[in-house]
Amino acid sequence: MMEHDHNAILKKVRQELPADELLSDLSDLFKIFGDTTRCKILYALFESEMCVCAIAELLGMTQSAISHQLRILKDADLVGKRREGKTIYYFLSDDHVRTIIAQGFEHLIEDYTERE
Amino acid sequence: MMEHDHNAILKKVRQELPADELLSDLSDLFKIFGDTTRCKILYALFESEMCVCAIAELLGMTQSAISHQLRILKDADLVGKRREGKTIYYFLSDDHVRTIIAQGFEHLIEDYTERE
DNA sequence: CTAACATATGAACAGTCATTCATATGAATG
DNA sequence: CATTCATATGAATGACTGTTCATATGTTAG
Repeated sequence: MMEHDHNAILKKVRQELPADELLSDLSDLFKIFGDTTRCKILYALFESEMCVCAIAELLGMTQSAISHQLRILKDADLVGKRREGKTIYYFLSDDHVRTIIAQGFEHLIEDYTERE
Repeated sequence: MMEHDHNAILKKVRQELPADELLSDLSDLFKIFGDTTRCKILYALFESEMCVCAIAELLGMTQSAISHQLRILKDADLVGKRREGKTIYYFLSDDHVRTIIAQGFEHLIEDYTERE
């Protein structure tokens, strides 16, 4: 294996390839979007901030499961939280989340329409 | 749990929430980006099409490992391939891939600059 | 201070997934 | 047509991850 020559291409690509750490952070970010529950939560928060138990009811899932996922989203700074008495409201932290998901959707939709 | 009232919000969000299947497809798409190896491959293909063994050498990984990942990327229509004799060249299938990754990077970079 | 509610968290389990190893396919060359 | 090179693939394995269960933390009301 690897007997024919492609050193020219390798050299060029190596120059442009971002650092390992950055690419690792990037895939970590996408990893977060790569779960249905988390996508649903994020999408729900598009519309309005929500407390944990409302999200749980919306998705038909345990409060615990939602809490665990919210923690992941919070650690990644994708959502923020705000306390109001006993309840804690979560919200999208910035608009990049919207753009990233919107872009993903655009890709999907193009796929769907191409199939027809 | 779930004793206080948030029916109004739930009703509103339920209307706007995309179908389960679509959200599932969306997270499946992001799942593909959520792996360092695949991110690296995609990023490498930004620059130029590449054959399997060149990618393997670039990333310092087994040809087999790369082949497996390329299959996943191909199944998701994120890359295409082209045969030229014994070697097979892979390339990005469309520009959405670029945009999605670029958007992810933008989010990361904003995070980095905010920290200073 | 105690009871009730809202959320968080740790441990455990089950399912998923990326890599490796061995091997198979497929193309070109002599 | 046998050998070599380029790639593909199936099975196995180890690591990771999402959910559940039990329980802890923190807040408000009485």
